[in-house]
Amino acid sequence: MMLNQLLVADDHRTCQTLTGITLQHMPDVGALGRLQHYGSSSDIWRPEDESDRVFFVKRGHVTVLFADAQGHEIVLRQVEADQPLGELCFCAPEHRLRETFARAQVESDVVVIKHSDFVNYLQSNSAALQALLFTFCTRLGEAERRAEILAYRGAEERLGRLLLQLGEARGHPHKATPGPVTLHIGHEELARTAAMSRAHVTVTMGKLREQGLISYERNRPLIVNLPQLEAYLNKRVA
Amino acid sequence: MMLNQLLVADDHRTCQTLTGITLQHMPDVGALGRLQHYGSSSDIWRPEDESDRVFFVKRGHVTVLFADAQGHEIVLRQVEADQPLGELCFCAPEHRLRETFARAQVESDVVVIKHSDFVNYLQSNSAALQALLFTFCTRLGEAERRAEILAYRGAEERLGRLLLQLGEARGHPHKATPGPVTLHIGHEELARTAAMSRAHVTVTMGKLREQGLISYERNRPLIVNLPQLEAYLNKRVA
DNA sequence: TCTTTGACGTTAGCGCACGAACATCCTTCC
DNA sequence: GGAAGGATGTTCGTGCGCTAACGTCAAAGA
Repeated sequence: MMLNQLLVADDHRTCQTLTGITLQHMPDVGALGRLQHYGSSSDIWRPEDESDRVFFVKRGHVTVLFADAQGHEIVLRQVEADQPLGELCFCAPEHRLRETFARAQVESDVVVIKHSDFVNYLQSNSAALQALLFTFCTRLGEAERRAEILAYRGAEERLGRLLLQLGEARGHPHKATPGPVTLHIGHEELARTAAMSRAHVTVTMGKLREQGLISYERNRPLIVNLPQLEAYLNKRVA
Repeated sequence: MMLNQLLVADDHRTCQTLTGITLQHMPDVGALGRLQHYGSSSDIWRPEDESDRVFFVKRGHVTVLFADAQGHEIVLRQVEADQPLGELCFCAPEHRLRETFARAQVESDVVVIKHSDFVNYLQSNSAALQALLFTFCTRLGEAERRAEILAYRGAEERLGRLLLQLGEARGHPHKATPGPVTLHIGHEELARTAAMSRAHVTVTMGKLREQGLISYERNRPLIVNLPQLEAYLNKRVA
């Protein structure tokens, strides 16, 4: 398939191929890489590991996080099944270290591929190469948006805009009801993602809930009303 | 040139080609894109513009920034001469808006290329394609590090680690003296990059200067002693 | 030389987010 | 059914960073 067919979107038939790289772009396990099992809360890589390999989550859920000097953990990204992981090894595969943690949130199966093997595969598969480029572009956009969110100083702003981003990226829309989406995330993890204390997350979430912008209960999924929340956050300007 | 020759670094002869995409990868202006002049402090794009084109800085210096709801500006990235700009258009070129500002810091000449033209060029130039991939990878790493920095709550930590990143990325090393590097940046811009107030930046910089970790004076370049600063920041853990 | 401009320095008061500690409620496992 | 663990709720004191305002100093232009 030609590159411009994949990347230029004015051809409607190819819209569906405008997607990031997934396990579907890869050959069967065994032909390239090996399958590795990780128990819940086990580390796939640690800060001092070399970034000389790339991963694909076959089953489960992985979190990429950073531990600051005080030991507080900051969630950088969530990686779901079929998604790639550790793609930063393309920057300088020689002697670059990870500097971050990748941790299996639940029991997970992960395909591990050596960087050089992956590069050889990309050489012969231009569709995979373009999909990888798209993945990088998407993740760069998400990372810059994370930076924007963390730049907000107020709790309502920071947490509210984080909920907006999470809702747009990972929220499950309700059937035939545009607006509210469902998220499976607890206050503890929101705190690690927004760089706030868990207690303050609970207080701030309570305020947003009182205003009807979100709804949640103990051990129940979180429902975010995206349009209302966005309008509320933009209204606070005046 | 073959893809694995460029991306695999165990061949020392190709180390120099392990670089991001620059103007040198592109054909002459006129064959692809057009040259546009921007005065100091003029905008190359605004939040409501479509992201349907990619840019290269030919001369000058461009800042990508984000304006929060209160009008405070947050610097996302600095783009120097020869570097690309606006590469996020690869995510969804159709109807995505920029959401950010790109502003010429000084008088700048910028090559403007339509996204579809750029894609066509990449199709016939695999070296440029790989270089673009490398650029994305590098910028993703930088963006995640920006997020880490903004997640720090204390002023000394946030500003100190920002200085470390800036020094490693853009600092000019001193001849035959490893350690100190020179940066050309003022307190005002540091404040916009670290999401702090200018006054607080001045106070915090004063403390770092008293400790001998950095040195600067009015209208003089900033000198950061990278190893000492890093040791200081990591020592504060205990 | 005088003024203007921009960059750095300083202070006071205030609001907010954090840490710590404890309370409440639900779920799961024994 | 009881116990243990996890998740959410609540409060208080403290520290820190923001806003605002003003001061100081050097370079550039008239």
